[in-house]
Amino acid sequence: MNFNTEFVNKLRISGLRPTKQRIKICEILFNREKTFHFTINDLSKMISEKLNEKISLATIYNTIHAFKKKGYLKEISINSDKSYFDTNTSIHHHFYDEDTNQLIDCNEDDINEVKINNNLTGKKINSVEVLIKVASDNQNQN
Amino acid sequence: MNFNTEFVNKLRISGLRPTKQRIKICEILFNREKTFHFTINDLSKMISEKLNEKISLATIYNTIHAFKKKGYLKEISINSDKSYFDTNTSIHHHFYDEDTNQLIDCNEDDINEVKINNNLTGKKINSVEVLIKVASDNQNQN
DNA sequence: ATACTTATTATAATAATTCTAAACTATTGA
DNA sequence: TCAATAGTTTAGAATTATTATAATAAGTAT
Ligand SMILES: [Mn+2]
Ligand SMILES: [Mn+2]
Ligand SMILES: [Zn+2]
Ligand SMILES: [Zn+2]
Repeated sequence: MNFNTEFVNKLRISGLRPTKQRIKICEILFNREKTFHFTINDLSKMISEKLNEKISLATIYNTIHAFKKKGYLKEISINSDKSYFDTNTSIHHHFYDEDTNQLIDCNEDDINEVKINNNLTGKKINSVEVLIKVASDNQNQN
Repeated sequence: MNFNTEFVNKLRISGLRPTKQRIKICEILFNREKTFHFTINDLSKMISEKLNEKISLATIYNTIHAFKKKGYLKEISINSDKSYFDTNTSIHHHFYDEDTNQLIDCNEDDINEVKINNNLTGKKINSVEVLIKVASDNQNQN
């Protein structure tokens, strides 16, 4: 058998049925060395490039949200256009290049530890995320 | 005359024609003591409550984006659902209450200064924003 | 196998946002 | 003064992003 059994097992363990749609999406997202960022549209294109039979957009949304709920993906909101998803699920911060619309992980030591001195009472902190928006030096504010 | 002349002047100075739609939106957004956060939908509701004649949603978008471009508003992306706008245009960080979907400004001393040690070469930092997601203590992860 | 239950898919519907043609406003030059 | 014209703004129409739900498929029990 091929290495798909790995994904089949992971899906089963997570309580998700290992459908062919989900296995295909696993292969595209997780069968690689480095983590990466993508939009639903990016993923949709990757799927149609690598696959003859199509997966519906709604199924892609369903699958990505299921994976997010299980903790295999993080969602990152940068602007109102669309959501970015991240296969790096560790707590980390981001640079966002406003020229190229590229999202780039911060390294461990690119940024000081962010300390919250005073929290809202009765509330628990779920995440602390820093977003650094950058652009090329020549100013083009129109 | 009424205090509308203040907004008329500000609009003129900004190179924006003081239309009745824009003046109305100015009154709702800026004629108050404290800054606040709102969505386009929130604003749309406020307008239809306070006004007999309606302003088209597209015009609300146009106006808000024009004000943002002029620096009178900031846009904040929290989730993929919708954009939040902020009449507090200073650099500041946010708490986001995931139970109530409320966005709350951090105080000056709620959070340590965020220092960027290492930036992308050839790029200028436009903003550094921290988002702290909070929720009630009793865990309800479904 | 077959019936039954529950999860999943994907079409259809909705919500958020943007496009663009028509309406309006300001400027120019007789 | 007041067309003609150029530029701006509005808002209905179109598009894009996302979600709801009816149909389908997968798992479970008999
Ligand atoms: Mn925007
Ligand atoms: Mn979402
Ligand atoms: Zn990342
Ligand atoms: Zn704020």
